[in-house]
Amino acid sequence: MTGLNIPLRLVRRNPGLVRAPAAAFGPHRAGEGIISHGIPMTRPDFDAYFPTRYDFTAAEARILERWKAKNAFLPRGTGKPHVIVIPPPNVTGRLHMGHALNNTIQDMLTRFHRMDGADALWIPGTDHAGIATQTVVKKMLDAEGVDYRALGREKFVEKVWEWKEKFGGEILRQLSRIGSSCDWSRTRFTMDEGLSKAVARAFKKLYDDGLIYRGKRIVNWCPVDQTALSDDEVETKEGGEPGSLWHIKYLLADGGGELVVATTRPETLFGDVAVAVHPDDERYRSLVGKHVLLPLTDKKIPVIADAYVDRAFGTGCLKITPAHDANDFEVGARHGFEPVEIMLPDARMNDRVPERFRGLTREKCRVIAVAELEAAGLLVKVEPRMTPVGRSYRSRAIIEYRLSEQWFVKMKPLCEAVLARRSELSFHPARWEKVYLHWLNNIRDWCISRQIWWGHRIPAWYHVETGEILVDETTPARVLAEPGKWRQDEDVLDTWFSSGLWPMSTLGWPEKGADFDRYFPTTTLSTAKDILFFWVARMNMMAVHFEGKLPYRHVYIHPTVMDERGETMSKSKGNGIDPLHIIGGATVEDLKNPVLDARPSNMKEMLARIEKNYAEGFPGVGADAMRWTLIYLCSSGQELRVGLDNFIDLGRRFITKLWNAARFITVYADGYVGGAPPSGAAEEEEDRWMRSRIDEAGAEVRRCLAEFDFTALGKVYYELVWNDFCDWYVELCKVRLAGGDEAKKGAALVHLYAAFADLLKLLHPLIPFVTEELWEKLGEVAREKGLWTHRQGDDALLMRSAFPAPGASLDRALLQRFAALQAFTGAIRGLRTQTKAPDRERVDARYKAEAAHASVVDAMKDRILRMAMLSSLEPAEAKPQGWSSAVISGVEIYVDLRAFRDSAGEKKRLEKELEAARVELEGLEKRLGNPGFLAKARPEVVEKEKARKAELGIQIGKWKEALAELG
RNA sequence: GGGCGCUUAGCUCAGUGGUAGAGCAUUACCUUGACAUGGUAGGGGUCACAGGUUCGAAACCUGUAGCGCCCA
Repeated sequence: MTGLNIPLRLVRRNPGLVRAPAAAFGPHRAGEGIISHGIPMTRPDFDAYFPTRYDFTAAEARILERWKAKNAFLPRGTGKPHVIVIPPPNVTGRLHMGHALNNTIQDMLTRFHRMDGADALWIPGTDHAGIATQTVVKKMLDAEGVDYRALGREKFVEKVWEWKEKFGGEILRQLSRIGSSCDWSRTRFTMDEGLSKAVARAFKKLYDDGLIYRGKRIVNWCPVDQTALSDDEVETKEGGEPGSLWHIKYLLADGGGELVVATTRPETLFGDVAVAVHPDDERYRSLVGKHVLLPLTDKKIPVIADAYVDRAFGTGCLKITPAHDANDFEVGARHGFEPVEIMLPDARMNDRVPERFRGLTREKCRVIAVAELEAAGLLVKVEPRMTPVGRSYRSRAIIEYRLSEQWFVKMKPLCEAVLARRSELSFHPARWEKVYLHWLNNIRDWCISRQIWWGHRIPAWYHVETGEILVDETTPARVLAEPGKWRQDEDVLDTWFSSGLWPMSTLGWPEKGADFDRYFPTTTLSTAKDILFFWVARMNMMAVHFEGKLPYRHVYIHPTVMDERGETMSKSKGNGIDPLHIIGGATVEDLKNPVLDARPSNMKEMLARIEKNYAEGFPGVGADAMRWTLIYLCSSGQELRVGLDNFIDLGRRFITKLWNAARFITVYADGYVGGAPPSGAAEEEEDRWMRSRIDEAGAEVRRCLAEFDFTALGKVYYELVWNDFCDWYVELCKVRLAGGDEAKKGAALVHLYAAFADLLKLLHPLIPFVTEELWEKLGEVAREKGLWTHRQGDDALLMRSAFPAPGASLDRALLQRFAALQAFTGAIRGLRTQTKAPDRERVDARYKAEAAHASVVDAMKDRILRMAMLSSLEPAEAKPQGWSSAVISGVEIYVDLRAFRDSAGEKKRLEKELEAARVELEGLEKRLGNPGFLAKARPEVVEKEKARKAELGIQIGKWKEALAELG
């Protein structure tokens, strides 16, 4: 119905009603455009000045410039510090949806606290990402025909720096484009001089404290990148990957039979040092101590007993390959075997295997070994089986287990120190603390050396003759004195080692200084769950060890962004959504390319879907709409599902609605000719109500941001803007705007502007661009007309103006009165729709209520008349014959819809309602008849139920009457 | 195997003890109207299942099933 959108006789687009020449409307309007029906407009081309859609493309670039020109992102230096250090994105990285979400959150928090008077600092930067960056540059050199090894370490590192200078800042530029209000002057990089110093200091100190050691261990080895990886950098697919279990005969050396060994890795048999059985295994007890012939070789190896063996696995006989399996390494060590390494760093076979296998890849070696075993009659059977397979999270290559000399951090003491401070850290959502604690309590030492060139070189020197080790922050004097006698460790540190120092090093640690004193520890860390261990826990350890405090008070873990079908977005699936496409738009080719690159199994289907839904490409919705969508969908669950459509349906729609609300005010302000209203312009009840709602919502926004409750935040904003401001306040204001009284009109505009300005402030942290744009744009007309009274004293930039303080305008009684108005109006609208009364038809209404309620209705009468499209609303003693009725919290409403009634339809509806009411009443009676309920339930609950019962009773009576009338 | 979660309307998800909500989708009606990217009103749910605690359970406890993530 049009009850909410009453014609205001303001014509814009109807070609039949052309604008009259300006001269026709009197001399004071000379040169100005006029719109028909006597509403003059100051701007002759209003539609061009304020189109119905927001052009974010031009606005976002312009606003970004304005913010930067005014240094609006710098901390103000006074007030309570609010500090966030960005989780440094990989310097080779491109913005993905996870970044977009996480940085929207950080920006929102930063912008809110900045507006609220805090000394808000958000430090940006990037991570040197050792393996990833080295790979990128290696590939680039490959393409140029340059072998990086031939180039040598020094030259290669130079090349990486060149690459970084040229391309490395891309992701930060992308972050800037989504509105991130980082203090860009403090941008840091983990390989910067200061941050490198921090790494050296930390290494030296941990070494001196006995928390870093060097040892020969089995490590996870990536044969592609040829480096060790920490346990966390190895990923195993749930349920394993398709593989086989080979059952192989190992003949007893004395010719007295055989053992059958089951293995998933037959190619490693050349590294076997023994066959193990369980000591209690009756089947094999007699064989322990005997020797078997290692197949395909001329070696003999012993049969040993070890409780590690799982009797139920395979045949219960386990080949022991200490150099290529961490568990076998332990078993081998227990029995005093020397490990036999059989592979080169790239996982090809070395010269400890029979000649014909040397130089083969492990995969090829497996094929040939199996074939030879079969030919020799030693292969009993092959069982297909899901096998646990570790893969490098960087290269995706299958991990090899390799025995090598590596540096480790002793984790236990560091964990304990962090655990002792668990009460000083809050996780949001809180359940992540359990995950974090579980990990801290089950941790193993951290392998920190990496056999690559790009990174912080380990500050350790070895004496070439004595093997003595020196560790220092810079090259030690003894090394300088005798450079020929010493060589520095070739390895670099795990990138996470420097990331672990990030909140400290970005603020000047170890030198410290003013920034460190003022801003450390920081306030909040917002990050993804997959780096809770990699990064968060390690930052905590470093800060506690070096500074005796945790590096932040709050850790917020955001949900993982998934595609619309609930799958993680990844390059290899081709299902990622590029934030820049969302912001700026994409052609259909842009959308298809990631799928074509990935070539997933459902490629055809995905391409067809894109063709079908986005034949014209994706339109692009701007940064604000993207931010809005992500936060609106951001639940406390661990997933956030989003598809392209959401950005249009949720984000763009909301931004457009807000834009048009501003346009509405501007349309009337532009046509306003009453001159500046006096200060304290007459306030109507709806003005006070709107202020009250803004106040209430503002407090909610504060709560949501303080508690990281983004689910609720989206709803708070949505209801305030859409339901309260647009659906009710704007509609109620139309009475004054459409009337001929310029004073009332001026007053309404002043209050509309004031309310809208507060909306903009409340919304700014989430949708900074459009709010800043509207702040500016609204001011233009408002200032011309002298209607911008509320803005005095505010900063010229919205982003630097003050966030509304809560409490001043909250009037709960008024909010209740309005709720009654809304319920009353809703009841009448419902009756109208049910009887199919035409929307434009005004009808008569009566009501019956106790004095208290009646006075509310009376006070709201004009508003109800308007919002429910009534021609009259008066008290009555009883329902006039034939009228429709409804009951709302003790008030009976009668509406004259006789002209529109559809008796059959109404009868059906009433019967249905009656039945539902009977069921509810039955439940209520049962409850109220229960002595336990009356005795134990809280009194207000009992009262509520009694009231409901009474109301329901009346309602049922009314419906019965109505039914009787219908016959 | 261990840990952490999830299961609520067609879809995506809110909902911390008082009897079921939002957005989208859907149905009907409504364009001189700030916005049809709009408005109004409907329809739609045994809250996975089974026990228990309680006057009262979607919510708390126990178990079962299914799904997801992390660790080994």
